[in-house]
Parts: sequence; C-alpha cells; structure tokens
Amino acid sequence: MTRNRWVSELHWRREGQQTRSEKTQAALLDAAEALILEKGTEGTSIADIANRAGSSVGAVYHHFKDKTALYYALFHRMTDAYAQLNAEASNPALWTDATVRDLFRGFLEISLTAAQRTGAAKAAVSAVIADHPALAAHYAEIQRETRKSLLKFVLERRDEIGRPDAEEAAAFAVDQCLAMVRAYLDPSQTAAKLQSLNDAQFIDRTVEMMALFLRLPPAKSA
Amino acid sequence: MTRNRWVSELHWRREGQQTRSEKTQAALLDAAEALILEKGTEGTSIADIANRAGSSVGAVYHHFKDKTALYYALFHRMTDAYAQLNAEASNPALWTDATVRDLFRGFLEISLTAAQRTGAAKAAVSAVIADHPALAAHYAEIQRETRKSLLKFVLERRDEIGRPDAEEAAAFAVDQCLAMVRAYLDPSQTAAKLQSLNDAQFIDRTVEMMALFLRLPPAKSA
DNA sequence: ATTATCTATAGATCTATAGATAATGC
DNA sequence: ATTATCTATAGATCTATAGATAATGC
Repeated sequence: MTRNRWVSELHWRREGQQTRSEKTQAALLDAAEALILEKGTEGTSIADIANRAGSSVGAVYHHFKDKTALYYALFHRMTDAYAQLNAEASNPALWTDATVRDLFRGFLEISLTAAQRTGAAKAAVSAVIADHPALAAHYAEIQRETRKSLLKFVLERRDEIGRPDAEEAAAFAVDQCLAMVRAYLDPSQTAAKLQSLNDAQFIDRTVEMMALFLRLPPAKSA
Repeated sequence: MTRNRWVSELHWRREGQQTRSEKTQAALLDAAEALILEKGTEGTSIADIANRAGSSVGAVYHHFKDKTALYYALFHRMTDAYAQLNAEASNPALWTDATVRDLFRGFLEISLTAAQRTGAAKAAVSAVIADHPALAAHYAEIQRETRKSLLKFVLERRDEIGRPDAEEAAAFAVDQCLAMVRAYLDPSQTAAKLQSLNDAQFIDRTVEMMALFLRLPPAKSA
C-alpha cells in the first residue's frame, strides 16, 4: 500500500486540508524543538518526541519518513518563515522614499519582528544544523540574500554616504549591522549591554553607529 | 581493580608524565573534533572516534569515563585555552600606557590569535554545546570575563571618550566589538565583506568604528 | 474506504565492560 | 608490576516497520 505523498525536497507532507494532520505535525515539531533545547539532538529520541507531543511513535513515522525528515521539517519551518519575510522586505516599492538611515532601521525592525515570531525555534535549529552540516548551506544562503538586498538598497543611495570609500564602507556597515542583530538576539552571546536595551533603544543606537561610520546626513525629523 | 584516578570536575585524566597517554588522548579528541564537524554529534559513535584516531574502543574507555566525559574534555581543551589567554590579557601591567584605541586593538589582536590557535575546534565545540546545554553556562562565563575586563580598562580611560553618555556608550561599543569578532571569525555567518578583509584591515576598520562612535581623540601616530 | 493513529516488536545500532595481551617503568 | 592497549560481546538503547484499531470523508 502506498502510504502517502511526500514532498521530497522538503521531506515532509504539505496537505493543507487536514487540520488534524497539521495539528499533529505541529505538535511533533514543537515537541522536538523543546526537547532539543533541553537535551540536545543526541539525547532526543523519537519516542521522547512522540510522548511529549501526546502522540505515538507510529504517528511520527506516518508524518515523517524518518528522523532526519523530522529534523529537516523543523529546520524548514523556521527558515521558510525567514525567507518569506526577506522576500517581502526586498520589494523596492516598500523603500521608494527611504534614506539610508530608514533602510537600516527597517532592516533592524524586520529582523527583530522575525526573531519574536520564531522564538525558541532558532536555538533548536542551530542544534539541528550542528548535527546535520548539510543544512548549513541553505541557512547561509538565506542570510546572504538578506545581506545582498540591504546592501543593494544602500548602494542605490550612495550619494548620502559622506565617506570617500562609500562602496567598501557600506558593505562593512551592512555586515556590522547583521552582527549586531545576532549579538542582540542570541542569549548565549554575553552582550550584557545590548541585552539590557529595549528594541527601540537598540535600533536607535545601531542606526546612529552606522550613520557615524558612513557619515550620513543628520536625521531629518528628530 | 581500581582503574585510574579521574579528575571529576574536568571528567578526564590529568597525568602530565606519560606522553604515550597524552598522544592517544589528543588523537582521540582530534578525531572526535573532525568527526563532529563532518557528521554532527549524533552521527558520531565511540567506534568511529577510535577508528579515526587509529585506536580502539577499549582505549577510549581507558582514557574517558564515558562519551560525555570525552565531549567535556573536548570542550575544556578549547575553553581552557581561551580562559588562559583572557587571564593573561587581563593583567593591567600590560596596558599601563594604552589608549582606548590601543585597548580595542589589543583585544581584537588577541581574539584573532586565539581563533587561529583553536582553529576548527570552535565549530566542533559549538556542536558539543548544542548537545550538552549544561556546558553553555561555562562558555558564556568565559566570554563574560573577557567582556568585563575590556570594559573595565576602557572605563578607566573615560576622559578619552568624547560622548556625554560615556559609560553607556562604552558598554555598547564593547559588545559591538565582540559581535564583530564573531562575525569575522564564524564562516557560517555570511559577512561577505568582513571575510574579504585580512586581519589588519579588519582590526583597523573596527577600531575606527569604535573611535567614531565613542568620539575618541585622533590616533597619535598614524 | 481513506487517512490517522496506536501498540508491539524485529533488527540494527551503540555504549560500556570484561578479560587478554602488549608496552613501559623500576 | 603498572599502565596502555586490544578484541569480543552483553545489555541497553533506538529506529523503523507491521499489523490492528479509531477517526474522518463520501
């Protein structure tokens, strides 16, 4: 008997119609996420995941081809959300009247929103990546996209940049901005000061730093 | 028969006299490190490690109480090196005539040297931490020490800082500097521009950014 | 009648130990 | 004679499947 259709690329089932299925899948992924955070991937077994989700081992294998497929699904659940947000933010129509300051601010706001949505998922996904090095490439690709589109928008406003080495400095500043977001969001990075700030303060400080470095014109309405 | 003495805290044997022992232990840790990088912790078995090291399963258990002890040893091999370097750099005598610029520069140089020494270890250790969440606290503690001593030295030179909010800004800048080092060193972070720089360029740029942000006096000899 | 779930378990690991052998130390 | 190493394997997982039962869909 053919059990089901698998979306081979994503390693898990689409099937938008069955809400029962979706709930179970989500519960299993949530359970895996929580357990990985608590005990790491090595300490987490299929039975553990099924129990935590209030489900059974058999159900796990009904929904996921194997353990790797489950981990891949967990990975994609988070990265797909990121990739989509990034795609939306890359629409030039959103930024027609934006200054470089606005771009950095917008990027920071979007990143923080995304982080709030994904929540604990990110740390668990990091563990999954550590155990499945093949996934690292896809994750890096998404981040590369983000970086690329932000840099492109900044460079389209090159005339705002007061430095003679505008191009190089902009690339440096973009990397910088990404590094800041990571330090701010990652609780394992002991950036005590950053983490004592609230989102608005963090964004203000970071934009200010970028402006100083790139010698941007003063903010219009402040 | 009592097999051996274990240093319970570190979970592995000290024993500085037997070079044969030390070589085997190092080979086992090297093998574990390489395998974890390739296949993650979950995919790596004791037998794999023993084979890669040209050793045997029995030898592994002669040197390490259990698999966790081996992973802990791998973890400590890296973090001990970091902690020691940090302790050395925290000696005020080293920095008697240093400016704030010199402090940042010194910190960056030390971090890069440390990274070169530890090499691939860091990524493997990240995977180990992901699988043994208990270790995260110790790692964070070491980084907190580094952060703290750099910030202390900077604040002792508060008069160099041109900003009215010197204290807050210094803390922000220190976190910033740590975030930059991470982005520069971590190949999984897609900081394309940073990674295209060589060490000296990276350090110059970063120090410059800190100087702009904190409004430090211009460099003396440039 | 098709999809989702469960229980029970075969088969494949993998960890850790026991016991024997080889290498070093006195 | 003490320490380091090996081979072989018991016992404990853990993954994935088979087959039965419950829930939904037409």
